[in-house]
Amino acid sequence: MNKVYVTTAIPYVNGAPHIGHAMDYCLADVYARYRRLCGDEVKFQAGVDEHGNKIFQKSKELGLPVADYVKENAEKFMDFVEKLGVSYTDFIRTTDVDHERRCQEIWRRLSDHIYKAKYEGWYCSGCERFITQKEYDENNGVCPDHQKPYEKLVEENYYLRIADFKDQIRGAIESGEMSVLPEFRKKEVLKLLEESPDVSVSRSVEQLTWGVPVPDDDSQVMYVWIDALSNYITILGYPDSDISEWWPAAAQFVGKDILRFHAIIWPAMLIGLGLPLPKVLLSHGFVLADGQKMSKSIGNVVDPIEVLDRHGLDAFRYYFLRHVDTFADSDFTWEKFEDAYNNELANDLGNLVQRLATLAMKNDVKLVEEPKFEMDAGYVELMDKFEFSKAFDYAWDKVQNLNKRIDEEKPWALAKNGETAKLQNCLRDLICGLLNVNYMLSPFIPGTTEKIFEIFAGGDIKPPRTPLFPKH
RNA sequence: CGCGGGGUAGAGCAGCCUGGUAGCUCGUUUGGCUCAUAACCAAAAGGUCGUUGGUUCAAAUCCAACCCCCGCAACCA
Repeated sequence: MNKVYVTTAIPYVNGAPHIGHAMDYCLADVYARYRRLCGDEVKFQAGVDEHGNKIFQKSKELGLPVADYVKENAEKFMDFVEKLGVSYTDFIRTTDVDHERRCQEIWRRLSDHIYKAKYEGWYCSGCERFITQKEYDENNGVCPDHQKPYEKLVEENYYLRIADFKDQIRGAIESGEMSVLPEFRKKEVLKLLEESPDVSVSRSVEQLTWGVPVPDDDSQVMYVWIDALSNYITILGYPDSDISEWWPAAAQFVGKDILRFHAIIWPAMLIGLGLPLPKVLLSHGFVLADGQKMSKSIGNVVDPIEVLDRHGLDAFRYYFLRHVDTFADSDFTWEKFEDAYNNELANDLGNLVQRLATLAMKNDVKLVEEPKFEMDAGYVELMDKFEFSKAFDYAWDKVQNLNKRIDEEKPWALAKNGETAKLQNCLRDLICGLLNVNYMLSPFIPGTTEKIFEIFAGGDIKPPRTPLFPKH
C-alpha cells in the first residue's frame, strides 16, 4: 500500500466559487478515489488563499473585520467542496497561525536565495496599491475608481533568485522527475522557464498590510508566492515535522493560468528547501460558455450551484469529468448538459439499471456470492496517464455494450421458453458485468455507483422506487 | 514576423507523428424488439478533410505559401 498525497489549487477567496474551481476539485477527487480503489492510502488537500490587498479592500468595502470576511468566504468554499462530493482529508486556510509561522520559517530557510532590490511598478495613490501591467493596459493607464492616472513608483522588495534553480528545474521536467501534463503545457513551461526573471516575493507594509510579515524585517510583508505555494507542505506540518511520509505529492492539480507559478516558482522553493519535487503537475483547461471565456463583463458566467441544483451532484460530475476534456478547454452549454443527462445518464445507465433489476426481480435472480471486481487494463492505463475523460469514455462504452448484450441474449425469450438455468446464468453474467463497470465508474460518480451496488449486491434485487436519473 | 491551439458530414470531436478504401458521439430517417425511464438494438442518408501549389504510384495525413477562428502574454480556475 502506497501513501499518496494529492493537492488542489487554493482559490483566492475574493469572490464566489465558480466552475473553474469545481474542475480542479473534481479532477483531483477522481484521482484520489481511483488511488483508494487501487488500495493506496490518500491524503487529499484543499484550501483557500486569504491574504492580499484585494481581500483586504473588499472587507473594508463591506465594512467587515477582515478576519470575519475571510472566515465567511472560507466557509463558502468549504461548503462548495462538500457539495461536490470531494473526498478531501485536509483543509488549509492561509491565515491559520500554524501556516503563517511555518511560512516564515520557510522564508528563513530560503534566505540564501532571497535578495533585496528595487521594484518598479504602476501605482494608484487613491487605491494605495500597485496594479499589474494588465490592469494598467485595460484601464488605459487611468484608475477607474479614482479617475487618476497611474504613476510609476519604485520601492525596495525582496526577490527570489529563480536563476539559482533553472537548470535543476529544467532537468527535472525534461527527465520526468516532475512530469508536467499535458505534453503541450510541458513545452510551454520549458520555454517560459528560460526567460523567467527573478520574482518579487514581498511588498512594503505601506502597500500590503494583509499578509505574512517577512521575518526580521518589519517593513516588508510576503507577497503571495511564498505564502500561498507553501500551503502544500505547511499543511503536512513542514518544517515542524518530517513530511517524507507524504511528500513528494503524487499529483498536484492546477488551472492552466497558474501552471507557470507551480512549474517554476514552486519547484524553485522546493529545491531551495532541499525537498523533492511533486511527481506530477497536472494543468487542466478552462470551461468555456458556448465557446467564449466566462467573464463578468460579458455576463456569461455559469453558476456551478445552479448546475448542481439542476440534476444533482452526479450529473454535474458526469458532465464535467466526461464531456469536459481533462486537459484542453471545453465548452459548457445548458443544451449539452441536458443532452448528456437525458441521453447518457438516463437512457444508457439509468435505464440499464432499471431493465436489469426488473429482469432479475421477475425471474428471481440474486447473486449468490459477493462478486470480485477488476479494473480493465485499458482503463488502468488511461487512469494512470491521468486521461480521466478518456477513461470515463472507456467505462461508458461498457455500459452501452451491456445494453447491446441484453438485446442480443434476449433473456425474456429464455423465460418464455422455460430455459431457467440458461436464463439465470445469463442474467447473473449481465449483473456481474454491470457491477464491474460500476466499480470503474465509482471514482467519477460515487453517489450513483453506491446506489447501483446496493440494488444488485444486497440480496433481493428490485428496481429503485424512483429511477436513478429521472427524465424531466 | 511575441507564444500557443485549432479549421474533417447539421453540431461536437477522433484520425495526421509511423502517407494507401474517411471514423466516433449527438441529431435526422427507416426497421427490429418488448425486460426497461416513448427507454433499448440495428441499418441508412449526410463530408471535393480551410485555400492554393509542391513531393509521391498514392496526401486529411509530408513540404511551402496564404486565409480564417480562438486562447495566453506576472497573479481571472
